[in-house]
Amino acid sequence: MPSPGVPISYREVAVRRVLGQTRLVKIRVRFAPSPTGFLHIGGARTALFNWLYARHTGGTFILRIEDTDAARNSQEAVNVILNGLRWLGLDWDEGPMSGDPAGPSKGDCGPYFQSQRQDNYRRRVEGLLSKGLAYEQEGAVKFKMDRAPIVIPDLVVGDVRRELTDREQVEPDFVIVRSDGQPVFHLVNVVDDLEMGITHVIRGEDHLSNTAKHIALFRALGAEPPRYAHIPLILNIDGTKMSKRDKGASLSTYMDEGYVPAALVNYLCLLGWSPKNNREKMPLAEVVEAFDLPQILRHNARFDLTKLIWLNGEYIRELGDDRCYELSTAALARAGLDVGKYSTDYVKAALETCKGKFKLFGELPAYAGFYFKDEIEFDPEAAQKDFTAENKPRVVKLREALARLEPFEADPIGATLKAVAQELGVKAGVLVHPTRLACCGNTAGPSLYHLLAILGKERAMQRIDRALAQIP
RNA sequence: GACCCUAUCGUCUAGCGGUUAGGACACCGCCCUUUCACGGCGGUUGCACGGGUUCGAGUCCCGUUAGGGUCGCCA
Repeated sequence: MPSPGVPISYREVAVRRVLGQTRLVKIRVRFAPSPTGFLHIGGARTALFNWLYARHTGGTFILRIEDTDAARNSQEAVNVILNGLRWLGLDWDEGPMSGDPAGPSKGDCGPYFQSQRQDNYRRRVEGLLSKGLAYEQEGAVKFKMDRAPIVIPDLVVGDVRRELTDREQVEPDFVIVRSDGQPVFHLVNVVDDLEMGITHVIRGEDHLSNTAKHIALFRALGAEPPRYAHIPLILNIDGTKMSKRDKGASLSTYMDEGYVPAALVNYLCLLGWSPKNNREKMPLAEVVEAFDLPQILRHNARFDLTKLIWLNGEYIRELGDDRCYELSTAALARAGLDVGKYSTDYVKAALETCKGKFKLFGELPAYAGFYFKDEIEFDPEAAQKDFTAENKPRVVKLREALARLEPFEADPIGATLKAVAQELGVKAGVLVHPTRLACCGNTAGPSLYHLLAILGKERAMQRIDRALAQIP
């Protein structure tokens, strides 16, 4: 028994639930992406909801790769999925351990690549054929679909009575094996869910209409369909659907732009689900505890990058020093700033002055880049405003005072600046602005006193002199 | 074209017949302050429309409109 205050694992939380609820069937859910070369943000949320439900119930989260379309499959494409899920922290209990379809996997219901399950599909199709529930036509195999409406009992949407569309009335049966021998999605999806013992199918609402076909297939296979939960889709901020081309549609965008995984996960939790207690930023363990299917919203949600960025800032503020250092230097390196030239102590001290000041690691190069450049550029607009003839003698006076200062540390620097300002009969800001611009190149930045100290007297003087030289 | 889902501030949402319609992001003020950010205080903004049901409707029913999804030898 862990002592109070010591975090317990999700698994423990889940086990406790099960013991408390005496569940007879262990819940099994799956995320079944197709390796297309990128992981859609909506897919990431589907994976998250499945994972949450598994962890909440003490069930099993399965990863299955739907690589039936050999033409656009590759190990790299599978790795995009695996790495994306790992980055999000969504660990799977069963599924592949690498992008290699023939490689090792964990779990007793493998293979977890559809390309490795051809025999299973063939057997099932033969069964349907022999029972007269499917038939051959022009080399393809078609399934005899029910003509009557099918009721889909959905945990999120409620009972949905699905009638045939006009086209389906003309031809209700659909292909389950192509004439080239390849089984199609509806068939493989159902067979795998059946053979892997999936109890709950949690997937995007775009599959709701297709579910009638899946239910019919399950029945034809002599099995009870799983429980369904169709979750609403994620739309662009303008309400249009998110296509592959929309920026922000791919998980890799967030991985590359310096988001904190936990922040994105937190944000995703809040799209289409609500803890209903006005909580926004919440630890994953709390979400796991509260998450359940019936509370999932029924309407689509728009992806609000602004709010994600806010949340990301909240998470950055709480990041440990090491992790912060790691993400910071990675962001600086991406921007082409060579941090390696500087001592670790210097970099750490520099980054310390930026802590809590930005919401995205992508902002860091612009915010703190001046620490890692030999020569900086001055913001032209700010230079116009602050590098004035009137300010020149003031800055000169400050420069002289700072040049004499020893030790060159934040507190005495601040005291010196204030003293000079008082002597000149101006507010501190009058000196701060041009000096900041001279040393950072920007009007915004870390505490001037601290950044001067970190830059060191010599470099600070150089920068001030260079700025002074620009003033007429 | 047919079928299905959906509809509360700009956005994410709370609300499950009686509320001054609450919170968060964003936005606008003020305070704090060496800039920015944070923080604090305050503010603007919403029940798509039309019919019902009811003493009473954001909440229930129907319709309209709008948005999204599906109807493939794609997944």
